[in-house]
Amino acid sequence: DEGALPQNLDLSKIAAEPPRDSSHGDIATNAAMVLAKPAGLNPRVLAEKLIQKLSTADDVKSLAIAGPGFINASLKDEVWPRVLQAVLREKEKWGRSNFGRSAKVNVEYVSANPTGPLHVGHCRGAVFGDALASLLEATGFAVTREYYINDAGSQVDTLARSTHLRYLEALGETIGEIPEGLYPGDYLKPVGAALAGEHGRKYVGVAETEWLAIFRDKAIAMMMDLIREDLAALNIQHEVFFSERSAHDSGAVKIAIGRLEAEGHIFKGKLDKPKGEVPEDWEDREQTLFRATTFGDDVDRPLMKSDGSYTYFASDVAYSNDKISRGFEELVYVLGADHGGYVKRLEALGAALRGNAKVKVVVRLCQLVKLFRHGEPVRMSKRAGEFVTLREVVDEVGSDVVRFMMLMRKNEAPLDFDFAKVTEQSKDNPVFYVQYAHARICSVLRKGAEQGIVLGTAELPNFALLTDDLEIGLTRKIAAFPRFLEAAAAAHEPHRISFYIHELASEFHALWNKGKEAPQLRFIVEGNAELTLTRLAFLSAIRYCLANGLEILGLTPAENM
RNA sequence: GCACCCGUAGCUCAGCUGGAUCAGAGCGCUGCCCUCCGAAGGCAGAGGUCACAGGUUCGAAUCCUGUCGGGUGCGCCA
Repeated sequence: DEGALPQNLDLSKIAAEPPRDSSHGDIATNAAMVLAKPAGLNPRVLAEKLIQKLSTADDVKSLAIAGPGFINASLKDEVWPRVLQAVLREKEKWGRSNFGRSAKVNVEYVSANPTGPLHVGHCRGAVFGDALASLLEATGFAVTREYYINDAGSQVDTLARSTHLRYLEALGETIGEIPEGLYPGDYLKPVGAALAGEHGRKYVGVAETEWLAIFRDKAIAMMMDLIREDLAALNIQHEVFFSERSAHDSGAVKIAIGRLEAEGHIFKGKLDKPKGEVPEDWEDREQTLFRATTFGDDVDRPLMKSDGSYTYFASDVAYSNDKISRGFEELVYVLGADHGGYVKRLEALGAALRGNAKVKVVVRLCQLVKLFRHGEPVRMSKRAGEFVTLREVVDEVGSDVVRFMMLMRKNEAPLDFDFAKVTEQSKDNPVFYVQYAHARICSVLRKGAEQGIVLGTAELPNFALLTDDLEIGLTRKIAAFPRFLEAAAAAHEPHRISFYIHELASEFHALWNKGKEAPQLRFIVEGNAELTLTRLAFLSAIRYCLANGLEILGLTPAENM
């Protein structure tokens, strides 16, 4: 209303979206309530004025004021058939958008140490990161899936020494118990055997300096192969593997720290003694620090150890710098909840290194997964090298089940995973529930084909025939899918898709069962080819939506079960 | 001591970034629905002071502060 509103309004609080309760129309806006105060008008009076402006909009059937001042719009009936036609046109692309405008996003996930196979604890971050990456891709971001290999530092030296023992063993030497502090797992036996095959007895009884680097590199390479296989079993593939060691070798660490120094973010100083548990070998000393507190971190972070070598954090500086230099607008880190202390320092690095570039750091923490079998916790002993591997879990229950269970929860919520329950094939198990819906649809489509009713032939579906509440409800739901994906992507919450497809499946099952009592609602209607064709086309639309949701979560839409 | 995450039905959890019959779903419990497209499914009923106390506003499970309770982390490991 000209002149009635002040100029600089905060429009960000105005929303127009489908209301939760469909009896409130198809689109609702709170505009009148938000603007009431700046306009100096009663919300309902303002709503009246707004309605006059909106009444000429396309596709609007009616407008109404409700409650404290909502404006509810009902859309014309022909909108819904058009939505369904659009779904059939876009097929498996339905819901995908250019929301992200091809902004470059880096998603780093898993990044487990290359010292052994992945264990079950890695599942969640792996699945979450992968699904998030797919979700961002589906909504138009240019995504790079990345894995940071911690192949520098003392850990991989330990790996090399452990491998050397297995090498001796492969050559027939007696090695006895694996000493404390080395990796005891059997998975190093093949590495030892491979090295024995390559080098024979060359590295028996010689100084460590002779073989350490060789054994280390071989072990890392083979462990990474193992990890890649584990991930492949879960339908996960990274595009970039970034080596920590390479950042040291190339001088990137030095350069990155130099950048911080040039900006004045490096200084020499002492840190306060930690308040909680103090490390046994604590000594008060001056060291080279990154002034992370400038950027919101709790403490400044050391870059050099007392022996003059770089700390782990120094590698992080180089890695962050590398990512930023590759032009990513957003750096997503998927970490375990035990890395909560990392969030601020990663954000601080992003802020310190981005210069004038637009870089956002997003850290998502995944809570622990507790394993159960028939309600009993599964015990794991790390010391004995006995842990449940990711592979064991995937082999037992399947990739789809693992993935969906991990994605049925918000990432910050703890998760109980019961082997017995997740392999159950009933509605207790959401994976089968959703896949069952998909398979049922496929079944009807097959049935239709047997009767010679195939989509895409000359006759077009007449979606105006779909008038049942459940049919309209499903159509609305399908129509909301693109917007739903965008919201999930913006919030970095792939689990929302799980709930969406679960609800979609639920509404479909309800419609199916309604057809038992009301034969006219069945999908295949005897003696009515037009209606049958339309219903099958409708089922196709539901199927595309389900399949696309499953696809983004990395699950296979089953046609038979 | 400090920082971060969490607290919603008996249990496991959603709640779309502050919206309206919003207090929800599943499990469990009670009662129904297969001569008919897949019952691996559906319908209905019972069940909660959204940890507690303040605050912000037209409006709070949602945002702010504090308290209580649970989890995780806090330099020379990576």
